[in-house]
Amino acid sequence: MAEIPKAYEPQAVEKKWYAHWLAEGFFKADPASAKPAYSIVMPPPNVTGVLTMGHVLNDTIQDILARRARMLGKEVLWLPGIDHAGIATQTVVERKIRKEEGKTRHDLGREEFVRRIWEWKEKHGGIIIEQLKRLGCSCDWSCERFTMDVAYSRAVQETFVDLYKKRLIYRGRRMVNWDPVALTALSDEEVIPTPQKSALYYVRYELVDEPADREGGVPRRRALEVATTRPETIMADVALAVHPSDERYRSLLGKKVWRPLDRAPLPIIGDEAIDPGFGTGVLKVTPAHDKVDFEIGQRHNLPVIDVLHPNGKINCPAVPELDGLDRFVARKKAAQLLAERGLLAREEPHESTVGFSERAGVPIEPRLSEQWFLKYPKVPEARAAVGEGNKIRFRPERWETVYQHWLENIQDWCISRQLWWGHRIPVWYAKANPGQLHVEVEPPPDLDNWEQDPDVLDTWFSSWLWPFETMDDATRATFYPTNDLVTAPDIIFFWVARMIMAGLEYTAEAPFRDVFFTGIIRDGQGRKMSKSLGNSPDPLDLIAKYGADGLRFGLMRIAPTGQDIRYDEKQIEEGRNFANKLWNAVRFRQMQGGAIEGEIDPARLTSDDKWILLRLDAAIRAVTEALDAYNFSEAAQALYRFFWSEFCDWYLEASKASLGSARSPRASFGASPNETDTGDAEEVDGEAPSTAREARGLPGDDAALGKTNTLALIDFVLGHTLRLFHPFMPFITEELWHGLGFNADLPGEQGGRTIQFAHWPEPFDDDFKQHYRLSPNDEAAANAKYETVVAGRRLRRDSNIASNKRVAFVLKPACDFPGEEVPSLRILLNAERLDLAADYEPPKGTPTALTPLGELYLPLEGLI
RNA sequence: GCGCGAUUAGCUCAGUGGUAGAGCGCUUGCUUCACACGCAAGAAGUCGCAGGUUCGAACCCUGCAUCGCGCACCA
Repeated sequence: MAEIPKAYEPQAVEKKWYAHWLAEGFFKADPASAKPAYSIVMPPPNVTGVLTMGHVLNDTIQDILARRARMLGKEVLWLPGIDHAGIATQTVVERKIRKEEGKTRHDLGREEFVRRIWEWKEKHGGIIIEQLKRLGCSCDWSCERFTMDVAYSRAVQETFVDLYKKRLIYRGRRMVNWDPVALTALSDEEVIPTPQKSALYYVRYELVDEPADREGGVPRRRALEVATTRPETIMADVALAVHPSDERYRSLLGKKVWRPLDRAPLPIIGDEAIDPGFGTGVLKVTPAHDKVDFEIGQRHNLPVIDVLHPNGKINCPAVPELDGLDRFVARKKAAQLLAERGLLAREEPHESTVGFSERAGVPIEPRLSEQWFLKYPKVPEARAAVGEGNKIRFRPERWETVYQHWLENIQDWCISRQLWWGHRIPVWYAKANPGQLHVEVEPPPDLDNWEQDPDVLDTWFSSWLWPFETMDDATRATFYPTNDLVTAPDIIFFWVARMIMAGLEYTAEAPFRDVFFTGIIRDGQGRKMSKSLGNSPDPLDLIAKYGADGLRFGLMRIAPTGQDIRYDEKQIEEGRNFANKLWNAVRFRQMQGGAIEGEIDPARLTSDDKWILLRLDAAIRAVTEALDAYNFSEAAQALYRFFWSEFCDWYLEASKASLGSARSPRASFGASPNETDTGDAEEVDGEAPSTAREARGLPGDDAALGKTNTLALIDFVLGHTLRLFHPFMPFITEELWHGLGFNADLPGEQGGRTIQFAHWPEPFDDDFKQHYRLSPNDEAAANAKYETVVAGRRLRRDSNIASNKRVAFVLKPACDFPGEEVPSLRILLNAERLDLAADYEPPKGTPTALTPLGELYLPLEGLI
């Protein structure tokens, strides 16, 4: 027999099988298949991305769904792909070029820069795809898509043109979220509100035409105090505003004040938007640099003065002290200037929430600019599509509220980005008349007379077409709408909601039926995993250390539905340990030799056999139900418990009795242990079968048949268990499937050239149970035996008898005790001998336990 | 301010009305011929707090507290 390693060594096994699966084309989806279709589209990772624990979680779940669907006889398409990730990618490549060549993208020019990004993409992009293969993902790689593929790009532009013609896309000069580092507009969703400690400056705005008071001989004008966090934008003030019904200021409405720093008279106006309770109840109106102020300005016909450059530096030559300074430097400087001029009444600490750019990590700047906006299509339909009884179900359901709330308050989407990497906006402006637009996918024929819009589209404007634009017509006919979407809840607005709207608009279908939201993986301190914190382990290191199966299974066991996950490497280690347990259980079977035993003889089933069949039935039910409910951790847990605690700890141990592989059994009937000659131990050695045979009261040849039947039972259970585990642990299950010989031609549903398409186990039906004469009583009987064993082990331990000390037990049976139970009982008790004695009189002080099978004694003088 | 989630053993978490569970960790014993990535036995919990409903509450209801998240506002 070939040497089977004692511990599972995943590296070679994983490599071998993944290559084999690819070579065999097992993951390929055939649109022409007669099987029922099942499909998932993978949330495309960023082209710059590397595998994170979040991906491991997401993609393992998708792989479980896909693999189980194959085993359920479905034709499966798991469609992978990559997102071009506009800002992220542009930033990465620009940084690289700056570092290596000291050049900016402007030095290279647009065409050359975009070419460089493509070059980078070919060389370094999509590393994550190879990493997903290491994880075992069963994607149809022949369908891999990139959001910048020619066909996909065309679809994106067609969508733009279509929505423009439907008047849902429009161009407008509006307040947008400006990223002063990436130098582009952002959507509201890309802005992360972050609490910030700052200062509230109380600035004095002196009233115009008011006689000056005299305070200590210094002329001091009457002034309005205004609380602001942004004194650096004072030069852009165009008014002061108070609530119209604020008694304190009503008399001042219509009067004027002097703007500090860049001195100019400003009107005092009344507007409902002002909260009289904040600060002094007076607001400085700065339409160019605040969204609310902009709206007030619109209502009152106020001018707009912009004092910031796009990069966040002050643009105000009239105040040379501030001009050219960065906005945060200018803030302090402005406060200082005001203080010097006696215009800063006071300054107090203040905490407020500031919007930060998701990408650049700096505060965004509200900025007036010309951008393209989308009025979302199919909003009411999208709201109606989600919920119980509707087309789409969210799991956990509570995300529906979040989704509905967002759609209820939805704002138009700013879709233009001032980047070079992305889908170019298919709009041309006539040079002679910039008001004349050509909005088509194809450029205008007389191109020289036109200028294309320099901007590209928001990356999500391409991602929202992902479920259907990734498919060709034949694929779409079979696999669209998709079945499941697995994603993290933090992109519910960015992606999920928008895909639903796009699907309804362009395919008249909801793009998927079930959306499973995973939790977010956090570190031991509950922090989100992130590169900057350095608290995110590299999944590839974990795969190297624990194997892909160990990583997958360990993570699945701790990934409760919809709750965030507290990550601990210990748990991955447990996954590895479990894979090892699986390995060794099979190794044990292989050491018994022989080929797979197909037939189980119902007449020869022991109580242990029946018990494990019933437990297996329960496990199949539990796993199936849990997976149907998208409860992956419960499924993993049920499998873990069945295999380790029931199959290995009890069944395999008990089976050693009939396999004759354990130490020699010795049992006698009705005899007192004192009468038993202990000197004949050597005689029993190597004769286990005959003694076991005797113990069971069976004719001689039956021992061999009994052994065969036990092996058949083990094979049956392993065959089922491997299949149940396969979606979770694809590599080791395939390896063991072949190792045990399940790939040979076997009767019924047992076999299969690969475990990939082996039938998903079904709970046992009544015919099966009748055939094997299984009844709940069998379970009770076995449980009584195991309880007796635990009581006996406790006796040994309470008597301080070491595990390696050989002992003999005496059982005074309570009722008719079936003799054939003795050998397995003895082995489970780790006893040298188990004697049945109805009339046993224990010596005084003999440790005794009352068990379901009778009184169990551990006579101390009987120690061997 | 509005909403959502969490609060159960030292840790991480299961547990939707009927005797408190798992894994890890811990204690003790064991290198027993599948596995020390293992085996066996064990200790360990007023189920956040306060009320209520019920024969009976970790579970249902109300309120509170703490932690986390989202949305809105934030001059």
